[in-house]
Amino acid sequence: MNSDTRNRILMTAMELFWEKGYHSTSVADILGRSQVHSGSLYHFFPGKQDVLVGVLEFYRDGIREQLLAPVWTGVDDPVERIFALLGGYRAHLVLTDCTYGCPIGSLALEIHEPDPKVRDLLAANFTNWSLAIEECLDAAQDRLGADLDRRALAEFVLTVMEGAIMQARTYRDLGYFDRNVAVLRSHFAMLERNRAGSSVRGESEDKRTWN
Amino acid sequence: MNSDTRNRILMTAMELFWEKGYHSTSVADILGRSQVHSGSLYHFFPGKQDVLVGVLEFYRDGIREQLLAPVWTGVDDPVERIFALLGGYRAHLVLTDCTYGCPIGSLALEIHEPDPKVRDLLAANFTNWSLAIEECLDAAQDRLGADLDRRALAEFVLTVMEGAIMQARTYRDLGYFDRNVAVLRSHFAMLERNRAGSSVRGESEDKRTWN
DNA sequence: AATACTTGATTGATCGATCAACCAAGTATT
DNA sequence: AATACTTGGTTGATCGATCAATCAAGTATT
Repeated sequence: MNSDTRNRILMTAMELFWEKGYHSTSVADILGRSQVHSGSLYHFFPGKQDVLVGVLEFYRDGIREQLLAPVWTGVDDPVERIFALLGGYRAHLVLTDCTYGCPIGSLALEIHEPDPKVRDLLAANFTNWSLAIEECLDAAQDRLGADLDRRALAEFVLTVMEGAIMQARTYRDLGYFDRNVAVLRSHFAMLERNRAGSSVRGESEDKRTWN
Repeated sequence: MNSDTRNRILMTAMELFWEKGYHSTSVADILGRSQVHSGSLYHFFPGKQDVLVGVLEFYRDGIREQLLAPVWTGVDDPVERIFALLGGYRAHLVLTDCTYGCPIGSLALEIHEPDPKVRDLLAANFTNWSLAIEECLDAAQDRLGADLDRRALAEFVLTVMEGAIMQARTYRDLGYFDRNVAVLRSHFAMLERNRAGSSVRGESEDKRTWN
């Protein structure tokens, strides 16, 4: 099992999907940049979509080591870890002149009729990401309040990350990212200040607003 | 100038871009569904991308009447208007079995090398949307605090909308939308409670009934 | 008659995918 | 130890479909 070729395909596809998106990346693009021949690619992958599956699996399996570990070394405070992660995305934006896009978020919005396997992998990437945030929130339970809906807030942090990048990228202006993060900061500050009753409890009391 | 054909092209393209995305929609798709012939389309539009420009201009010019007016009739409270708008998106998710995606957000993440004109229109759509939110925040200035960064919070609301839809759509689960909105609710609740110049501690308020 | 619009066949490029042939390193058989 | 056969991978020409776009000839409108 020569996985060198397979890996080269995967890494190249990862690059290209991030640069140009899934649909705008042709199989020929992948072949050209990875110096792999058509038949070899189809030897390892049944089709283009299975390359995407491989890429998404790679992202999913690398969240801890590739994404979190680099930005969390030296950061012990659980809340600061959350904002250190957001800082990591900010660094990507800086390095790419606000061209960076979250690869998962971009794919999630680009793929309109996702194969179940693809959709599950997108969801799994989101889940692992926000679970990592939730662990931080658990560790900061005493400061944020024990009755806080930590799952909801973890998903909210993911939302802010995705939305902040989306806007910064669209406007090509880091200010949009920073302002979004600043509001999230203020949210945490308020949580810490009056932690006794400001949490998100059940949704039942809010539901009447929607209908 | 027969703009019936032009409009039919525009409306059809709008539908298809929303359903399948920009790249996955072929010119032939637009021609087929709109019952327009190839030459007619290229008579009104230099190319496919210019159809996209037309669609984005249509969205931009219709935000007030098409998007806001329907969900704001009967809602006077400025803060409730914000959540009524989010409720409108929730309704779309319900109607589409959590398949709905914000057309602007999806395009913003799908188009990786945007023509300046396209990018400007995406940005203009975001700007008009968050400006409408900002007006609500201005109107609620007394309740939220005068020193609030209302622009930042308006962009934050946009972020939450986009992120909440992204997650609900990826998971095909409305709960992700609701939890995100609930956290935003709690943010507003905390803002109202801790607003500058008010004696929060003196008030004998029931913490659980802020809405 | 001039302009505006429609018709639909047609272009060349590019798309994802297939295929037979080839090859080197095992493994089994004699 | 020599031979036959399998496995896992590579090569690159080639397929039909589809892509966005073109264009000459037509009809309708003014």
